[in-house]
Order: sequence, then structure tokens, then C-alpha cells
Amino acid sequence: MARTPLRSDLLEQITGRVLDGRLPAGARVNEVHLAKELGVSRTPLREALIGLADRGLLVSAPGRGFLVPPFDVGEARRLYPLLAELEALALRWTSPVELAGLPDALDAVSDEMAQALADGGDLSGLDDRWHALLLSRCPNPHLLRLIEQTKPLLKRYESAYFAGDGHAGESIGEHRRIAAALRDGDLSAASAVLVANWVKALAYLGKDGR
Amino acid sequence: MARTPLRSDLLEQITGRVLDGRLPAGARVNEVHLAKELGVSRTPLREALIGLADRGLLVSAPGRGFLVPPFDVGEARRLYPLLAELEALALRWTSPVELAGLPDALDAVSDEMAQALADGGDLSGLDDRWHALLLSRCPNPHLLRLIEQTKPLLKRYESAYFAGDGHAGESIGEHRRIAAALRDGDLSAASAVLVANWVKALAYLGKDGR
DNA sequence: TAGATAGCTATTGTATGCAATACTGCCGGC
DNA sequence: GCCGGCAGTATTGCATACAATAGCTATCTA
Repeated sequence: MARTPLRSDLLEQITGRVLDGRLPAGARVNEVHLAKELGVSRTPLREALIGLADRGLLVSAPGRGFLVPPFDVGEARRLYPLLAELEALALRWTSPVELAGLPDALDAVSDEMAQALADGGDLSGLDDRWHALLLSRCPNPHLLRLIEQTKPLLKRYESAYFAGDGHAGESIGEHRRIAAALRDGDLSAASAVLVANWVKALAYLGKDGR
Repeated sequence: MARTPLRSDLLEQITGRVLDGRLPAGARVNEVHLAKELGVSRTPLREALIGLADRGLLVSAPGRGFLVPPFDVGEARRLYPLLAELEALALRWTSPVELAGLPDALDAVSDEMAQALADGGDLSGLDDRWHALLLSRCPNPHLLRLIEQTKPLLKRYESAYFAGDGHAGESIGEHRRIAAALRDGDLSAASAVLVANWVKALAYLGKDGR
């Protein structure tokens, strides 16, 4: 049998489709069509859809299947602070000695981001890597799970509202400030900038306040 | 068709079995036997199992199905502060005017708990109601979802380690102190006691440190 | 002409069937 | 006597089949 269940792959693929809009907000998911397109049967597909509904990236309408939830700026406004608080908490719970090893690695990613910004490379993926690295030493797997569950919800708004590069320049600067604060052992400063980093993204989102 | 999907009912039923130990820690879940016992087919049962694995109440072992995770005091030690922080956050995000209406209702539940403590009634359910009421006015549904997902993980440890009444008396007192702090508009005091309430439960857990 | 309704199709929710892997018990070798 | 391999069974993971509702179209009525 497959060592990696089909539903896991499907879950990732469908997440991608929701994030990049191939499954647009408000759309119903047709299980038969999607299964045929993905070359699988409905069973593992439905398992993936249920998983996505559990995470909030889809909603289940009894008798009508699954649909992509409509955009709601209010929801975005609640998601950003939530993720900010969760990441700040993860940072608080990371031991100082573990944190000490991070700033150099973080800045290395920041360098890559700066380079990519100049070259027009993949910024979003590097931003993800930076945040993943920041949280990588947190000893509470359940908190990390909650963060991983929440991030895609937010990324959907980011993908929809700006192509992904909008505030990347400022973001790099903030990332460097966070690393610097960690170097100084100033955890509360790092958290503050981290929260500000997320909230600033929210401000961009609100500008064309759809 | 069923207006409420079978998987939802099953999810609740299986949650109950995990919490009360009818599905003991470390046990494998046999889909055929369980499906027969519950009088359903494997399909909706598996859907429920996948949902539980997403929440962490089961773990999926590829090729070997689902199993109830073993107890791990370290995990409990991480879950209690997590839930404490999440509930405190929900409290911080509840508007003062909404909070003002809560203390009386909270104390009413505390009264019921005191009565139940004397009569030997259902304490656990009332404790749940108290916490649900405390969070009921939080305007961030995603945070509430995370809390609801995390709670059963923790309840499994509570159910396993003491029959459910152990520290109920002290808990009622702390609940009243939280309500009193809310009445005074002292949110940080309320949060502090709330966190202490959860952490004290953890202390009880550690005593016979299995 | 607008609205309701009946019949038909599309789609979901559940059940069953099938193939491949994992477990169990036994036998043989060392 | 213990470990490794092997056959048979049990169990999972995926695919397909079936039943019932949701949605749509077209007709009929007021």
C-alpha cells in the first residue's frame, strides 16, 4: 500500500487550489469532477475535503457538499492577530539557549529574500521558510499544529489581495529587526515586532477594503 | 439523506469512547469491529477517525490504521498552559461591555456546581458549561475553534488520572474569583486566576507522576 | 406573464467490493 | 533453544456501487 496516504497528497493539492484561486471563494466543490481530474476515487478525495473543512479552509454544507468559504475582511482582521499571538507564544516558549542559535540562520534566509526581491524570485516561499525557522525550536507540538492549521486560512487572503510581493521589502527589514532583538535576548521586543509584522500585513489588506 | 452527517455523530461517540477509556491509550482501532458495533459502514466511520486524527485525539499509522495515542505526562504539561493561554486570549479579546454581563451568569453556574458537589451530581459537565460561558462572547470564532479542538486532548488526561471530582471544590472557588475580577473590570487578574486554575489542574495530574 | 409544481438529472452520503500490506502462528535451520 | 522465513488470515486503503436528496427545467395554471 501507499506509504503516504493519498488523502495527504490530495489535501496539499486542494489546499494549493484554494490558495491560488483555482478553487475560487464561494465555489462548490464537485467531488466527481475533481476526483476525475486528480485521477483518484472519491473516497480519499472526500477524506481530504473533510480534513480541510476541519481546518476551516472549506465549509461543509450538509447535503450540498463542500464549498470554499467566501472572503470576509472581518475574518482576515481576526486571523492576523490570532496568528501573531500564536507565533509570539511559540517564541516565548522557546528556550533562550535554543533561540540563541536562530538569528544567524534567520538572517541567512533574509539575505536570500533580499536577493530574491532583486531577482524577482520566489518571495512567498522564503517568507514561509523564515517563519518556519523562527518557530522550529518551540517545544510545544500542539501549539505548532494550531499555527500550521491557521496559516493557510490567512494565506488565502494574502494570495487573493496582492500578488505576494507587495510589502516584501518592509517585511525583510522587520525580519532583521526580530533577529537582532533575539540576538540581544530581548524577547518582548522580538514579539512586538513580530506582531507588528503581521498587523502591517493586515493593514495592506484593508486598504482596498473589499 | 441524513440532515446531520453520520460522521459528526460518530466523531462525538468515538470521542466519548476515547475520553472514558473504552478505547484505551495505546489501543488500535479496528474499523470493521467498531463499524459493526456502531451499526454503520466503514466509510463514515473512517471519516470520523480522520477528523479525530486531525485534532490529535487519534494518530494515524500508515498501513496500520488509527490508534489511541499513549499517555505522556510531558504532553499534558504542554497542553495545560496552551489551553490556559488560549482561554486568556479569548478573554482579552472579549469586549468589556460583553464581559460585564457575564459574572452573574457565571456565578449561577458556580452555584449549581456547589450544589452538585454536595449532591454528588455531574461536576464535569458543569465545569464545561462554566468555561463555555466564559468564552461565549469572544468575537473570534477561529480562536474558539482552536480551543474546542484542544480541550478533548486535555480532558483525556483528566478523565484518566482522577475520576473527575478531585479538585472541584477549589475550582469552584477560583471560578468565583474570576467572576469577581470580571465584575471589577480587572481583566488581567481574571486571566491570572484562569491560568492558575488550569495550572493547578496540571499539578494534580503530576502528583502520581505516571 | 409570473409563479408554482412535477419530473428529471446531478450530486452527495453511505455501503459494499477488491487488492495490497501487515500481523500471526508454525516450521525449519543454526 | 532461539531466530528467521513462510503460509494463511486479518485489516487497511482505495475503488466502485447504490440510495436519497438537492437542483434544474419545462410545463401548467392563475
